[in-house]
Amino acid sequence: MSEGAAKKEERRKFQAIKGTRDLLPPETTLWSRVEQTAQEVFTLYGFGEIRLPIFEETDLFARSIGLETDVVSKEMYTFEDRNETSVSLRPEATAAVCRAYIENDMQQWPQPVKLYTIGPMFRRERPQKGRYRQFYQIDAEVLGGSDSPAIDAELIEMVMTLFDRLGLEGTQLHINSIGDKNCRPKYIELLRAELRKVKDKLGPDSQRRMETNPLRVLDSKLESEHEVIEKLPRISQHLCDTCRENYDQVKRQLALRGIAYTQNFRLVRGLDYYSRTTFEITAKGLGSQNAVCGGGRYDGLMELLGGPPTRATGFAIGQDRLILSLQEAGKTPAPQGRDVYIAWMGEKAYATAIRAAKNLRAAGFTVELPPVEQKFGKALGQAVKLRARYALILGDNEVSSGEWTLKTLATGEQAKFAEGNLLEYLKKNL
RNA sequence: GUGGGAGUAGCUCAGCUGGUAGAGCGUCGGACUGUGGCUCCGAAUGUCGUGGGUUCAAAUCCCAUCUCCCACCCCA
Repeated sequence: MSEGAAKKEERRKFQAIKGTRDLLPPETTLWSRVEQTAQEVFTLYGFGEIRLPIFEETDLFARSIGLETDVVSKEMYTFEDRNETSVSLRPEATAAVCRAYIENDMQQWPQPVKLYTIGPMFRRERPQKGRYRQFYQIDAEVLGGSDSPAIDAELIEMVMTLFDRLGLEGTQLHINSIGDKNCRPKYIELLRAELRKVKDKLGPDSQRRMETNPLRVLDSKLESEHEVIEKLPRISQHLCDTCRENYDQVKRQLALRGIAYTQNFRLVRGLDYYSRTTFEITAKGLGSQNAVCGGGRYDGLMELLGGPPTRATGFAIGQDRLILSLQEAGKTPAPQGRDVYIAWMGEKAYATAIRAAKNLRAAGFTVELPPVEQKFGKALGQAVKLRARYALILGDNEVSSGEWTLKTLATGEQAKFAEGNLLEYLKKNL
């Protein structure tokens, strides 16, 4: 390397990996608010938090999500650990939740076990609006117990309640049933057969999917294919009796809860483990990736992972998209202000200022204490820039008289307080 | 993985058909060492995304490459 090149290398600016980003204040206060609200709402429904590893054995994901899916075949961050086992950054949470259920013998707990988890997931896709390589999901799962449609419906009620509390606008619930291992394979063959008949009317993507994953053809975004797709047989006409009964019950349960939904025969989940009820919630302001929540039932998964036969259903909220939608609707929080800015002058006053800051903070007020002495005018200017409500003025006059000056920045009014009375006043007025 | 658009100061951008950089906002300092959002003055920050080519001369033209944005695929 030449000297010039070395110098350049040295000065190289690091930047976040493609598809990852820094979340900064004040945006992060919105993230916290979303997470806190989720915790509150989920707690009301009896869910407990589970914290999971961010990476797992690759095989766990391969088996649960499906070897042939895009997620597993080309989107995982997979690497070899030093002991030569293949591990992967989690592309979703459900598989790990199931692993934890089995590993911790949760079938011994009162059933069903209701868990939620919040955290980053990783998929190596091309980033676009509402899609990142490190993205965040709020995930909830109901494991064990019965496969009562009431459970699916209550789960949906819970997520709708959360969105409602957050003020998410333009939400739309789409539901579908994709059958189970009895009726779905038969339907897929029927669908494939019908697709072959209209093959020449389909684009290259759909022609490929026709063989690999015929259900996905239904979800095609091409206008030109919609007419053909409308005429294809729908799975709702081909569900087995138990699945149809189940689906009807889910709809009835939603109606009982006053939850509006639209049936969407195009809604087919991409992950192998889903069966019967699937749902998706879309929201405003999201560009082409407009699903803010997706979920469904996956009764067979636990057994597939070596656990006892266990009913299960769950959903994942795309937190990035949820927040994007809130921001598009103008729900961006204001930058954090301060209750009190302490404008102090002189060494003697500084000791008093430190004491004042400590006591004010102990009482729960946000306080800015400038670390170095500033000209008085500048201090007040800083107070305004930091959006402080009050300036506490501490100079020689205040220290010698024991009467502190409190200035209300918005009005310019000032008043004197003895040290003890100041807290009283602020408690009443903040 | 495929396609389209864009990269000039911290931010938003100007820079005509080549003559090696500017504005506004913001930041910091001063006017103004006990009274703030105004005003005025001043300063700092750019290898014009990066590398190469054409040219006496490139932010400007050509090629490559990287990054970001949007869309496809797929998914939250």
